[in-house]
Amino acid sequence: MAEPVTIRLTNSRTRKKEVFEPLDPANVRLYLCGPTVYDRAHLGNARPVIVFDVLQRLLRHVYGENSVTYVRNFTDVDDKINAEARRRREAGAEGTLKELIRERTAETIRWYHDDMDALGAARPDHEPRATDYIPQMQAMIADLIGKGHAYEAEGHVLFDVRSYPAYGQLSGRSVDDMIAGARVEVAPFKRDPMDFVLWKPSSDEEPGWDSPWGRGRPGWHIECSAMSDALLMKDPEHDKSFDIHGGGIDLMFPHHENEIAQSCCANPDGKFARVWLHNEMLQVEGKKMSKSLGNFFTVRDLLDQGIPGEVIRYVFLMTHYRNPMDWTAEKVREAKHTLTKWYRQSGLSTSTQPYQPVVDALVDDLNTHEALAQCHALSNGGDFPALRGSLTFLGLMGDAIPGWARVPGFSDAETGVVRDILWQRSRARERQDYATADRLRDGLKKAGVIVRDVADGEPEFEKTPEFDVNVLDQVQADQ
RNA sequence: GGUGGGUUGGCGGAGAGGUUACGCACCGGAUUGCAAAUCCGUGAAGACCGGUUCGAUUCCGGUACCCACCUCCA
Repeated sequence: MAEPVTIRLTNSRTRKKEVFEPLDPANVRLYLCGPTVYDRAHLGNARPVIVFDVLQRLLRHVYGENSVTYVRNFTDVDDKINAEARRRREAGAEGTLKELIRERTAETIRWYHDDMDALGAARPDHEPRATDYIPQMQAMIADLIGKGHAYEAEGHVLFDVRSYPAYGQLSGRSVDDMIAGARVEVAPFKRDPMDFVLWKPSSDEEPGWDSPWGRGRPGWHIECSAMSDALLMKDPEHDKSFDIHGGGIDLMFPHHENEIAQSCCANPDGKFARVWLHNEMLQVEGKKMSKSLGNFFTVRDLLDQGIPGEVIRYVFLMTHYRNPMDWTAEKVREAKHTLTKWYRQSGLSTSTQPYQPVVDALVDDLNTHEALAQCHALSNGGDFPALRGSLTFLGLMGDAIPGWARVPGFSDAETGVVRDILWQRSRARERQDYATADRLRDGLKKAGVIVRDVADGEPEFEKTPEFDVNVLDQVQADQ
């Protein structure tokens, strides 16, 4: 039996780094709040996905491949989705609002999968959709009403925050402080300004389900309580608790606070999530990413610009998840440079065994930066099998070196032109006509082709982002 | 107003109360007809003010500045 590994995680609930002890080492259970599916995932959405992907890889490494249950939901009923569908209908899209919603959510889920796959994030074990768990949500709401934690008012069902004394504990706020600082208008039917919606009425054209409180739809928070209950807390032995719940730190309040209130009131004997993991936010060139600043972009935008998913992932891993992360062009350049080097070195091995210090780094509150530093050490030390195994472990490498790092992306015709120019250059060098040789080399450089002479054999060459086939043709024509 | 995070060398970014982080860039050298790549090496830090200590960038307190959240938000 191997030495038991001690994983430490910073638990937002206690604000301390704690030794992680699973409720059941044979089934470690994770829940990550997933996306509301109304549009492409922006770059910030990728952060918790990558953090949890690293976490689940680590847990599977420590507890066994099949000893982890990872759940990440899709929120497919939400006012933003309705608004997006209305916008499309007004723009001339065919179909009813409900049809447009169904199309949009299905399309967005496909995009989300494509984009997160590209970042090397493994699919969770379960990806429940909110609309598949309406009966469970209704049952939980009815239960909360029955226990005196929720009340009905004007077609809505509201959670009564005053009925749950621990409300605000996760985010370190008191109900009174929050009311004092509140800036929003409060619906008149709320008993307390902080009470939040569990169920709300739907118009005829909006998605809605029949319920004891009239036709309506769930509030945002109840889905996570209902789905984590259904998928992670079936086992009565473990007192209605599971191991780790996570998301962006902006979800801590109100979303996670409300989930705790709902779940702990519905299951007073359980602890709901024992460990809460929150990632800090993303910035772009030192500023918040926002549409108004013009620095807003999606994962797909970056992939379309030719930034490989592995490079994006590497940039995320450079920063510890609990620190604000700055996305910069400089980091992209550095990540690409480093990964290209590592991939070339890794090609010499097929190992899948990670270097123990890399594992040790992750064990300490997912210190991904330290893990990368250890990879640098392997690279510099020439331990390529351990490097390859570690890159695989970190999700930076699959079965093969990514195409972008391996093969220059030239078409056959372009390759022919480059080879022709290189042949002319080598002829010039043979006759010691270095002026011509240098002119050809500079011409290739100007066209965006980097040439590397090798000790024996054909020179290697690769494309840069500045590649211009017209300039290349000109260089050839000038001969 | 409330809550949380940050501030380290040119840039990015860690750990550790006393010993080189690391990467990128730069500089010097080797190698190369040139270029690229590679290798060797040097230098450079800890926002500010106090406190604890033999000794703090690392612990404690305060100040300043930046960011986020408190309203849908990863």
